[in-house]
Amino acid sequence: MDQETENTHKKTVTQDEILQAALKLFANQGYFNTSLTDIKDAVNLKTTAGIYQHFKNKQAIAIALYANILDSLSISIDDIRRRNRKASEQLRELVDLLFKLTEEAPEVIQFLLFVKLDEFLATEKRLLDTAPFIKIKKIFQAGIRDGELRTCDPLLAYTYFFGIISHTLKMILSGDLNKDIDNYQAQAWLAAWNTVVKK
Amino acid sequence: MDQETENTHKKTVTQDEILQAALKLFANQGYFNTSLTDIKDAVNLKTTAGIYQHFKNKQAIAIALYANILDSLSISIDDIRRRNRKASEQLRELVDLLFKLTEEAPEVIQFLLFVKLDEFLATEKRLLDTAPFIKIKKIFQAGIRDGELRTCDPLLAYTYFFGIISHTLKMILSGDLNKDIDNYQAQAWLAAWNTVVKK
DNA sequence: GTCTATACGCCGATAGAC
DNA sequence: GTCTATCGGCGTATAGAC
Repeated sequence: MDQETENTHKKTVTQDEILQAALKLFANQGYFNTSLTDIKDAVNLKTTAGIYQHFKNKQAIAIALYANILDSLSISIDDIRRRNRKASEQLRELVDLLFKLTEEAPEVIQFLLFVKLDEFLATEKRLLDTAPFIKIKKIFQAGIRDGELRTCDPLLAYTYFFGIISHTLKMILSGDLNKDIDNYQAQAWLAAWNTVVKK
Repeated sequence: MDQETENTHKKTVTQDEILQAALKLFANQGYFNTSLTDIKDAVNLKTTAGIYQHFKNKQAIAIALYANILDSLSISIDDIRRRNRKASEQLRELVDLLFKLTEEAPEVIQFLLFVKLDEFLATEKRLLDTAPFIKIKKIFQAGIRDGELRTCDPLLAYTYFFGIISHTLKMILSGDLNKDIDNYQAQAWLAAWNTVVKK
């Protein structure tokens, strides 16, 4: 407690602090409503100049954020696929993960699923072409191949399943659904699963 | 053909021309990526000053656009509810309408469902509290009351049903789904309907 | 109703001292 | 690595002539 007088100043602003602050701001207000001044304030810098020590410009912050979230999600999905064989189990755990993130790190879900990334990350891949989503599509492919899921276009299975899940998450994040989150999770899983399961 | 030399100039720019041009631009590039200069170019004005004849500022354009689209949708839904009794028929026609709009006026669907309106229309109501969506919720309420739909929270029925429909539309608009649109419609309807129907 | 001209603010970004 | 200072530019918006 002596090496750092517990006051308002930071010795050093780290790259990660900037990313975390930017994530919150981008998720809550949008990229274009967030100025570097906002970010600078959030990390207790006096001017925006310090940000440029870590990122070459504003867009680079968003790109790094996007990459980090995708990486982390990709790793989680690898883990899920390693621990589970059946599509039902893998999808179940994926839904668990997404609901857990919605509760514990809503900004991550907001940024990843509901912010219009293409409006400021024109160069980046579309979500469906990123590593984690390619892996998710593979879950559906394998489930259909193995006869666990209905025989249909895997992309349609993905569309229906995640239509329900992501719309539910969106309604939760917006506050439109606000009574019993755990119950929403169980029901949404069931509804989503029923759209793809082979009966 | 003499009263108007068919050239590049307009005698007068109408309010509706501005709205149509703005809709396209907002839907395709986003509100913040669209400057009044872009809009002015799209309607063949020399400067942005002319726009202020019709709208007090940029936000007012978006507000008018939003109101127009909601009005038009609300009227269509009234019509659907008048012509059909059963929830299945009403929802079916609503899905027809949304897919038709996606084909014929993709910018309308893009703007209404997929643009993050709250980022620049902070003052406006949330989508679910607008007239057309209140009416849509009523369809679900009535369907449950009449025993046509599963007994459950009407808002959840809405969430699942429109999760599937809107995600399908989003995948179509993004080009991720691009093979057989009519087939997507039939299948999406079925999948969505099955999430809410009483079996 | 459309134009010229212009004001003004905000924001992203950089140079250079400490 | 953080600061002061500052720049250029773009975008919104207005005043006023035609």
